[in-house]
Amino acid sequence: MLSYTEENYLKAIYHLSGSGAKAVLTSEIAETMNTRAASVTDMIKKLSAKNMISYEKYYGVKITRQGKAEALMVVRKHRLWETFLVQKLHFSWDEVHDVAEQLEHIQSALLIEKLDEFLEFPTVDPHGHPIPDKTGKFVEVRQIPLSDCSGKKKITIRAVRNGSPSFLQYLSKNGVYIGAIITILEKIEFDGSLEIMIDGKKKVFISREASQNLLVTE
Amino acid sequence: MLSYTEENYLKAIYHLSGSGAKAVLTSEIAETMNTRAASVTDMIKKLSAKNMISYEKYYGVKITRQGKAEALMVVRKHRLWETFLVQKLHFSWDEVHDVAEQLEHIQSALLIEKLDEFLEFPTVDPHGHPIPDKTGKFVEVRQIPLSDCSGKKKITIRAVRNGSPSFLQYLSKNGVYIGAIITILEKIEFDGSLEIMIDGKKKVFISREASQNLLVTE
DNA sequence: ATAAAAGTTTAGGGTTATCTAAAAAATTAT
DNA sequence: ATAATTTTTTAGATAACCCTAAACTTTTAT
Ligand SMILES: [Mn+2]
Ligand SMILES: [Mn+2]
Ligand SMILES: [Mn+2]
Ligand SMILES: [Mn+2]
Repeated sequence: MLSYTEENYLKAIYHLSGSGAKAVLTSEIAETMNTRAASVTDMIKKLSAKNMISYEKYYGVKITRQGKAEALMVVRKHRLWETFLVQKLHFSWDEVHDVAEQLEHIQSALLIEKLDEFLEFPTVDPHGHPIPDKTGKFVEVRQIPLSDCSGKKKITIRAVRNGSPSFLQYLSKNGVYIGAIITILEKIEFDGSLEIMIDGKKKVFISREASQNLLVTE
Repeated sequence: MLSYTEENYLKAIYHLSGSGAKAVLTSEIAETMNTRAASVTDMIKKLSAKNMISYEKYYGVKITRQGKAEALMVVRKHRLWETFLVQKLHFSWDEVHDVAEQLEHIQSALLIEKLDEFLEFPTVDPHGHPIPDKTGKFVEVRQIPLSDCSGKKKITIRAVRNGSPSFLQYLSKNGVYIGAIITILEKIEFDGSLEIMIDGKKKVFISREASQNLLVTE
């Protein structure tokens, strides 16, 4: 069984590796975990001893099949709890992350299955991120940044890339939400900002940065 | 702020002291916390330094006003979570304790207030124990063990004293639940067991041990 | 190709929470 | 009242996690 801290490291490695695809460097882990490289090296050895990652000195780590499965369960719990907080307790989407960081470590298989059922088996969390099922599978929809779109097609907002509270609040304030259907009215050459129409009734301006952090499907 | 472990010790001291009334001995704490006396002494010093308890060497500890307030918040969280697990996730009352032991340490004032609201401000948990409100107050109903009752009066089951899963399962199996209205049909002289009528329609035998662990109002 | 810079690991500590064994104090028994 | 017993505290270790500083390896620049 993994400790609270081991779970956090493993989840970070999973995300940094792009769902397990590529190797991750010590410095990248230190950066996201807000710790020193020396601490990361210590933890890498522990996770390696538990076969959660494979480690080659000076060349970073790769997550193992087993490690990926464990990481996916932490991600599942995080996203189910975020969904609970928003849908049942009426948190706003910018308030849930820190609480979910704690709740994701509660150890009880029964709890998470019952929570999943209570929420009626949601497939995405409040930020549009997929929720792995109990076997670790989730639907992958090909999403592109809004900044890569053009033309007058209907576009659906699917997820945020950066989930910082300030970005989420900015989106709420401008009426942008997961599931909204928009069209691009104009792309400003000068700064890359977009004028968009939301649900056919609300015109707003979205900065380039914002459009790069919104994932959509056309 | 208190650590996870400090919260557990403080809650144990609160319960052992009879809600803060009497002093608690090192050995009692060691017993309930499943640790050694030496570890308790260490923790006592920490909690004392944080003004949660007052400590006189060799004479045990007393919980302070501040310590009682902190302990009450942990108790509040524990009982709200147990209520959530039973009422919303359909756990049975014998399954909730260990999960609530973890959930009670989640740090988020917003979470607990929203949870309280979601549950519509319950006053007792699934075991009949009172839930302190956000200021730490709770209703104290004078309850007596069923074993102290006699006669044909209507008696209401209010709480369990011992919340062990096996006892709770025994009660469920025999149709005994919090809120049930019973009458004593017969008290067996020989072993102190009781024959009771539940809700005017079900006759069951309850051992002396069980009757001592059921708290009721007449 | 060599030197400088950047990144990683090792060495040596600090903190929290736990333990065992020994010392000290309080309680109980004679 | 003294001795035996029990309880509590202190002393000294260990494990998990994190740190700084120094050593080592890899990468980049000249
Ligand atoms: Mn999150
Ligand atoms: Mn999320
Ligand atoms: Mn409980
Ligand atoms: Mn309870």
